[in-house]
Amino acid sequence: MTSPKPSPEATSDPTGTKPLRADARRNRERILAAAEAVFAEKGPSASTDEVAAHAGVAIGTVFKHFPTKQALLQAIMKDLLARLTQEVDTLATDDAPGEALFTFITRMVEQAAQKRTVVGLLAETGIDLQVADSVQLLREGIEALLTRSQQAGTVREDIHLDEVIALLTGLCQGALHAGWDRDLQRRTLAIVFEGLRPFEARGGAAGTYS
Amino acid sequence: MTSPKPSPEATSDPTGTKPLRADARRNRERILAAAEAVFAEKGPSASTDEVAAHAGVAIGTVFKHFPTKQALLQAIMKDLLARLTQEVDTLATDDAPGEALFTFITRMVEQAAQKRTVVGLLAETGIDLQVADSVQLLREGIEALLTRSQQAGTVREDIHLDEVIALLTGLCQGALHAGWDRDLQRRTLAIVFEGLRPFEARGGAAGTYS
Amino acid sequence: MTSPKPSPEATSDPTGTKPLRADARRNRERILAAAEAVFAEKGPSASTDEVAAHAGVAIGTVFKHFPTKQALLQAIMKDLLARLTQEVDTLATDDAPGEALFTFITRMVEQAAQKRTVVGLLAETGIDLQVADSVQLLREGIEALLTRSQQAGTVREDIHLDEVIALLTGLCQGALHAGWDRDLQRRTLAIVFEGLRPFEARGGAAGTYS
Amino acid sequence: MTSPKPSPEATSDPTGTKPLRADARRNRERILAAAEAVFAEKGPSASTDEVAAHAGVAIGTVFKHFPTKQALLQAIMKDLLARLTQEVDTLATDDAPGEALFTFITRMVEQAAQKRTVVGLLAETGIDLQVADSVQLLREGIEALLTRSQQAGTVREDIHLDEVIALLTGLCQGALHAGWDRDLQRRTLAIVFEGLRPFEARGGAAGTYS
DNA sequence: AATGAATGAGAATTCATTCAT
DNA sequence: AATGAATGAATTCTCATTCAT
Repeated sequence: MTSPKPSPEATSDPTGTKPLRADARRNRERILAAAEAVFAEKGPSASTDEVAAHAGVAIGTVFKHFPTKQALLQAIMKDLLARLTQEVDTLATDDAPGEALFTFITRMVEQAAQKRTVVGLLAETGIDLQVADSVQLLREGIEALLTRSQQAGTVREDIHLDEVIALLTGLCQGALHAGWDRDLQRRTLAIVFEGLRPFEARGGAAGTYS
Repeated sequence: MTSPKPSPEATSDPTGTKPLRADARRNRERILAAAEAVFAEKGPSASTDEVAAHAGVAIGTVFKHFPTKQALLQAIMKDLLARLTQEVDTLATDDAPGEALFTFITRMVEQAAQKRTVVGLLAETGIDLQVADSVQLLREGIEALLTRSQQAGTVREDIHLDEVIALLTGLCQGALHAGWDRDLQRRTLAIVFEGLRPFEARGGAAGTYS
Repeated sequence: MTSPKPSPEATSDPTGTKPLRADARRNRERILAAAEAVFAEKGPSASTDEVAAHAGVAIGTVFKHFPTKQALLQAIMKDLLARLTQEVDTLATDDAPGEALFTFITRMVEQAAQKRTVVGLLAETGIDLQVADSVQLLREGIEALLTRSQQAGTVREDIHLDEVIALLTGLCQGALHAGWDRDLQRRTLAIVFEGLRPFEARGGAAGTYS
Repeated sequence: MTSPKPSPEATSDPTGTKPLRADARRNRERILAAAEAVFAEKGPSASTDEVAAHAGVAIGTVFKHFPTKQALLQAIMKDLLARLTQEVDTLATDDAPGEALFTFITRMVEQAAQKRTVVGLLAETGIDLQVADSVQLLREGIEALLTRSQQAGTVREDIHLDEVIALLTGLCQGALHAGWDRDLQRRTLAIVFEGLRPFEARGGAAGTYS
């Protein structure tokens, strides 16, 4: 429904199996939402039973939609990655090209502190197979942000996408597990942003370190 | 104290519970080593059975030495933290005060890429209970490194211990889960180090970014 | 869906948790019956596995219905106490008010010789928690019998409920563990009944001692 | 090997295997005492380890003296039965022949309230095999008390040993598990004693019922 | 004889997954 | 399609018993 373009489904599997019945689709959504909530709170070792209860469906229904727990976890990942990609794309069209990357990183770290999911899943599940293409999309979005920042002169030219993602991942993990408070998070990010800026741009707004 | 092998007991706690019999101590070491290896590979949810098998002892022996799985995990943590603290202290007496902190961070991140343990444990177990003081010791060691770096002028004065540890944690987590290769790791750290340096010291040896 | 039979559920708790599905109810009954049998024979330390096997279900099913072993034991207790209370109430409306108490005691002791359960459970479990009110109901039933016997003049006026229950408990325990035969049981009870009667009623039918 | 007297050891096994070394005998006693204490407090399911700790010896030593846990339990039983027999015999030579049986029963019930052992063991272990002869000795002692009471006219002539023991067992079990207080115990016993007395002796001192 | 470390068969409990209703 | 009961392998932990020191 929400797919803006029918798209000859070769690109990235738009859930692509079959047009589900209305109630089935509704259940699918509820299960996904419940799973995200439950796993966010209790970590990926929470039981599928609990997810079912939280979604208000029977356990069988969960397994009907997601034949294994792995599949459910991956679905959450995809979902999340898609949302992040969307957010990246939105930021890319913003009017502050020099700050978009910094903003994105900041937002992700903020969310990580609340959601075990993204990070926790990456940890447990690895980035195996199925989600690879979703990840790729996100990478491309981030790359666009990086390029624009470099063109705007707020990020050094010699920095590659890989490092940015490495930093992003690490910072999210750290924020997640160590439970950084707002202030610590801000100061930590400021250091990293400082490291990303070229000499002449040091002390820029996003990197203000007090 | 660069002695390579001053005592075979550098590994675990000299918190004198009781002088174990020779064979008991040997088994204790083997179990700890096995546990570290197994948990490093499979994460902390690996079964105690597997640890026992890897150590070549019966399951009962593992539980005799470490009465709960938690206890085993904590023992590994303590062990590891003790080793890190030792390393910090060694670095602190080195002749390159300006680089000691950078060196330490680099080494930790290198190890994290191999050992799921440190980081994985911190994630699952939290820093509860018994390990709290071990953690404190490590913090103090790192603080000393930080102070010396600041006195040597290689780290900005306005940076606090908390940010350094936050960065350290995040970087370790990232290196661990994402499996950074050598080169990526070096470049990522370089960015962070660059962010830590004062203006006038930028482009220093440890932060060389190619 | 209107149940054609009055109610096949006289056995367990009508404390409306939820109307179980037909097969679930059937299994619940089978498990309860199996548990009663197994614990009766081997005492409450018999394994839950054995109960499952005896009931012809998988171990998981037992734990689905009774989430801990304690819960299973308590369910048996409640069940049994309910049955006894019912029996007490029935006897109370009998036409031989003077003998009802004696009859009840005799029956309980007879059953005890077959069922380790009642008594064994009271021993191991204590009368903790949930069963307390079931016990209370039984006490009240027995008190009614006692009062009626006293009014009928077959039990001394100065005897209290506590002693009756103490005797009942002791006799059941004795019958249970020592495996009294029919005759020994009769003679032993006769002595106790004799002790309960007032002077003028000695040698009554129930107390005939040969 | 060096057994000084082969001794026709048929009567009742006076611990009869071999003359133990002095320290060994001492350990044996300590273990027995510890076992009695531990099992009295925690019931017969207490671990052998705990017994060893309480006795201040190593676990191996316990198994050296008592090759199985069963054997240890039986040894306690024998010990206890021997002590009871001794007590019976002492009472039998007392100057109050009419009350000796009542006194003995009263004492046993009192002790039962404190010691899980006697009764608990009888329950778990059954009276299998090994202790049979010890039991027989006690039976004979009690029979003597019964006979003397009957000759003194305080117990009915038509009462047999079996009923007395049945009552004794039941009362002990009851006292043990139900935790009777002093007063309840007295009133309960009074009822039973009343049932044992002949018509003409009712209301005797031991049976005073208030 | 004593020690106490090691053994390994259970025991209770959980949970992903299947399948009859 | 949905339900939810049943399954049974896996996991943590205990404890009687054995055996090298």
